[in-house]
Amino acid sequence: MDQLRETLKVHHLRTTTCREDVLSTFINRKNALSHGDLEGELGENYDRVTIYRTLKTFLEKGIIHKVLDDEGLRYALCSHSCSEEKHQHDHIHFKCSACGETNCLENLHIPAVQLPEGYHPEHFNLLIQGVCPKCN
Amino acid sequence: MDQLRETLKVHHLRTTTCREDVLSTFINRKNALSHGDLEGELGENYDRVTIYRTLKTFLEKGIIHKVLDDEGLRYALCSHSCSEEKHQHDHIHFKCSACGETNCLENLHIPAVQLPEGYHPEHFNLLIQGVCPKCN
DNA sequence: TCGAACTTGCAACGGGGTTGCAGAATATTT
DNA sequence: AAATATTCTGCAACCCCGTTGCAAGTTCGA
Repeated sequence: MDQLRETLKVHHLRTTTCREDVLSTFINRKNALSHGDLEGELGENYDRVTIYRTLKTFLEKGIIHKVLDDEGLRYALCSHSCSEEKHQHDHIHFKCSACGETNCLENLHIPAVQLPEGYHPEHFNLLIQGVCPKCN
Repeated sequence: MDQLRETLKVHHLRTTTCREDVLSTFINRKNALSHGDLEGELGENYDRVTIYRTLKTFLEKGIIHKVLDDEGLRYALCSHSCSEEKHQHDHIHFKCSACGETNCLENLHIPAVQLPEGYHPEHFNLLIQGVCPKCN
């Protein structure tokens, strides 16, 4: 409760009920969420546009990060504190083809890759699709 | 010219000018293309819907594969012959933040990852974003 | 408690992608 | 070469995603 406000404060955001609710949904659900997921959960309380704007703000401030997907964008909490200046993510995302959930495997780092001469990598995004332990 | 028809035939597709044009655009442009790219190139000749359907058909038949991106789906040619039954891709995709082009690095394989107990991986998708040799 | 700054809801819009259907083109059979 | 079955295309319509402008409401610091 207070922790939500604290998180928002750290990132220089005003505390509003929408932001608190979106943030707590991410914390409770644990997996990566799409705008649609949030609208399903909170849509009766807030306008779609407000949810879009909340996601955009959280992204910019480093509270959440994008998760690539073959059927639409999702978002997940940044575990280590990212900031407005710098997002740092090198963990793997796993999407289950059975239950459809996408999760961050925080402990698994993306292996280093030796790129050819001239390539200057900045961000890495590895999505593995398959069956997760729950659906096994 | 004849090669286009041949490719379509191999995949049990009728030869139509739209399919020939889309296929030859992929071959000429070399990089990953979005529907919008194709519409820009061929939009005066064909309806948007036809281009969508062509992409979908090519996907199903194993002529092209999806390329994930943080700002929308793209497609690229399958180099090794994929089929309706099986798509097999383990190469890396590189997106240049300067010119915006996304390319397949066919020679670079995605390194193996040791997943925790219970995970059964099926497909891998690694996108690296940064600056490409051309924009260096 | 007041005002400046920020946030929200509403309306509207553009783009992405899909579906149904009728007409056109392709392949096949004779 | 013509007829037929099959497939493909264009059009219209539709829904979902995401954004923008603006007026009204809320937050927070002085």
